[in-house]
Amino acid sequence: MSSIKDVAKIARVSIATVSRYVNSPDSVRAPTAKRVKEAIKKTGYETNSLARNFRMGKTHQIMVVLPSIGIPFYGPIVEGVRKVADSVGYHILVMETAFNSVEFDDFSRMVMSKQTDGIILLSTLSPFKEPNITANKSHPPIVLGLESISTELSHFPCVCIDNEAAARDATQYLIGLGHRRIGFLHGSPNTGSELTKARAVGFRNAMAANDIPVNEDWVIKAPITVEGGRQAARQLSNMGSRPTAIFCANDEMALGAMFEIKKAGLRVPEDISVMGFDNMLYGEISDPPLSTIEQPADKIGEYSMRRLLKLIAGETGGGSMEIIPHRLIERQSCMKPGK
Amino acid sequence: MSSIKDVAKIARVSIATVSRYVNSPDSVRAPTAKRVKEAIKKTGYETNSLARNFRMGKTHQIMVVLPSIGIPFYGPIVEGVRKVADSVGYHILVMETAFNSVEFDDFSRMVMSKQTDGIILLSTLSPFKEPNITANKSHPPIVLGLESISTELSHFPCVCIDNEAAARDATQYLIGLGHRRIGFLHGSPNTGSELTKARAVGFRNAMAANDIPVNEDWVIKAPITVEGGRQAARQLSNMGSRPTAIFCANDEMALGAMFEIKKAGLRVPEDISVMGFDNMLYGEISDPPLSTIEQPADKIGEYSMRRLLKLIAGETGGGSMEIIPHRLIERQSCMKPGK
DNA sequence: TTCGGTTTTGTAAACGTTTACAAATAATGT
DNA sequence: ACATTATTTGTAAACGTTTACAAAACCGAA
Repeated sequence: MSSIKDVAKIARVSIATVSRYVNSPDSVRAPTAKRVKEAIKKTGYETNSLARNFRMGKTHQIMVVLPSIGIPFYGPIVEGVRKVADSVGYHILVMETAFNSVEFDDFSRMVMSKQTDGIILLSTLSPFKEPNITANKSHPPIVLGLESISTELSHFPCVCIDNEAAARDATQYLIGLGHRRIGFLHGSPNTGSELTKARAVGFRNAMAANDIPVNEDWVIKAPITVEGGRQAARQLSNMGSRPTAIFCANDEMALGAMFEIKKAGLRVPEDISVMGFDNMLYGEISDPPLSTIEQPADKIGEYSMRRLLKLIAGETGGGSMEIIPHRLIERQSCMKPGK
Repeated sequence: MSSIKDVAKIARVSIATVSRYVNSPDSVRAPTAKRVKEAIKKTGYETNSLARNFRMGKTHQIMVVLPSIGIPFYGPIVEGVRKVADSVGYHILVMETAFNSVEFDDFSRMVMSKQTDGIILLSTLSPFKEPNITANKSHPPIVLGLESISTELSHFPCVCIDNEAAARDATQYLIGLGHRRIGFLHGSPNTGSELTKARAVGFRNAMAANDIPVNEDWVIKAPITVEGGRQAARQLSNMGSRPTAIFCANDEMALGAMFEIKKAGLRVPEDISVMGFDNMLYGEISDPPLSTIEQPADKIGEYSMRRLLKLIAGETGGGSMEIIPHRLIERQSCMKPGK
C-alpha cells in the first residue's frame, strides 16, 4: 500500500507531479514522466480511490437498485444502463433491496451519504418512502425506472411504460378472443408497488369498458414470483367455477401458474388461457410459449441512465415522466375460450 | 451538504464530540447528546461516507462479481452471501463483468484500488488473469465462488462443488438408465472457464469408465445460455444419427435445448432425455421438469462470505479449497432409451 | 546574453472524518 | 472540603488525494 508520496520520493518529484502524471500524463515533461513511471512500477502504486473520491466529492459510480439479483427481467435493463454509462465513463454497481427486507435506515444511509453519484431505482420506493427521502435536504440524483410513484406528484423523473394502458391492452386482447370469465393474478400489495396497482386498474378498466363484471374470487393476490403464481393457480384449479383465461401481473407468476394448471390436468390454452406481462426470456421457451406484454427493457435502462446523467449535470427538471411504448406479443398461451 | 463542523458549531461542542455521538451515542453525556441531536436534525446532517471510508481505510462493503445480472442461478448465491454479510454489518454490492466484455484495466482499477473490503468472484477469472492480479502486490481479499482456476495452484481460496465428479454422476445416471448414445452440450470454451472444462472432463471420464466411445459429433460447443442451448439442439435435431440423451453444461442450455427439441417434433424424454446442471428455478417448472445436478447455491454463497471474512480478518490461509456436496435431482426429463 | 512569455514543477491548503492525547469536568471516598 | 479517580470533552494531527497559486525552468527572439 504505497502512496503517491512514496512514488514522489523515488522519482524525486513532488506529489503534485505524480498526481498530474497519473491524471494527465501529457502535462508533465517526458523525462519527468519517465522517472515517475518507473517509480510507480517499482512501488506497485495504485491510486487510492477512497482518497480520490473523497477529495473530488465524486465517485464516478452510479447505483442501480433492484429487488433481487437473478430475476431475469432485470438483466436487459441493466444492460441498457451500462451501454450509456460506459460511454461516459461511469461504473455501475448493483444493489439489492432483497424485496424490501432492507431497513430504511440502513439502505438510505448507504445510498444517501454520497457513496454514489446517482441512483437508478428499479425497485419500489417503499423501503425508502418518498416523503422521507425528499425531506432529507441532500441526496444524489435519482431516476425511477419501471415504475412511477404516485405518478404526477413525484419529485423524481421516471421512465417506464404506461402500465395501466398495457394491462388494459392485455385484458382487451383476452376479451377480443372471446373470453368473459377472466381472472387476474394480482401482485401482492404489501410491496407497496404502484406498478401492480396500475396493472390492476388497467385490468378493471378494460373489463368495465366491455361491461363484464369481474369475479372477485378470480382476482388473487400473491407474490409476483414463480412461487406466487403457483399458489394462485392451485387455488384457481380447485375452484368449482373457473375462469377461461387469466391475466398475470408478470411473466414469472404466469409461468408458475401455467405449471400448476398443467399439473392439475388442465390444458393451456385449451382450458385456461394465460397472459403474462414483461416478456422475459423464459416465457419465450415455455410450453406453450407465453403471450405477454413486452416492456422494452433495454430502452428503459438506456433512457433512465440518460436522464440520470442530465440530473447529475445539474439539470433540475422535476418529476417529469417518460413513457416508453409497450407491445403485445402474441404467442401460444392464449386462444378462444370454450372449445 | 452540511458537515460535522456545522453541527459542532450549532451544538456548541467540538467536532470530536459530534463524531463520537454519531458513532457511539453512549459515550457522550445526555445533555450534550441532546444538543448534538438537535443540531443534527436542524442541519440535516448526514455523515459523509466518502470521508469516513477514506479516513478509516475501510468501506464495509464487499463486492460480488458475476457475469451478468438476471441469471437466475446467481440469485440464491447472493442471498447466501447476504445472510452472513448482514450478520456482521457488511453491505453487498454487485458488479457485472458483462461476460468478460470489461477491460481488464477498467475492472481491476476499480476493484483493486480499495473501493471494497473484499471480493467474491463468481465470474470466471479470465478478464482478470490471476498472474496479473497476484503480481499486483496489494489487492483486497478475494475468494472464488463456484469455480476454481487451475485448482490446486490458485492463490485464492475457493468454495465450490466438485464439478468433475458431479458431471460424472450426471453422465453415469444416464448410462445407468441404459443410454449409450449420449451427447454433451459443452459450454463454449472462449470464456476460459475452468468450470465448463471440469464438467467436460467428468463427462468423458464417465463414458470411458463404461467403455462407451464418445461421438464427437454430439459434443457441441455453444454459449452456456438459453440461446446457446437452442443453437446446439437445432444442430442435433438435424442430424441423421441422434443421441438418445444429452447432458448439458447448465440448466439454461438444457432448457433452450428442450424447447428446440420439442419444436422439431421430438419428445422429451421419450426421444431424447435431457440432463441439466445447476438446478435453477425454471428447471423445476419446465415441461417436462428438468432432471439436474443441484449446486447448493445458498451454501456456496454463505461459505464464500465466511471465508472472505476470515481473509479480511487477516487470516492468510492460501488457496485452500472447500468442496460443497452436490446432489442429483431426478425429475421427468430423463428416462430409459429406445422406447 | 537578456528579456518576455510559456510551460513545467513545487508548496501548501483543503476535503470531512476519526482518534490519540491532553485538558477539563464530574463522581467517589475519606 | 479535599484528594483521587473516572468520565466526558477539546485539540490537533492524520488519512491520500487534487489543485490554486507561486516559483522555477525552459524557449525564442532581440
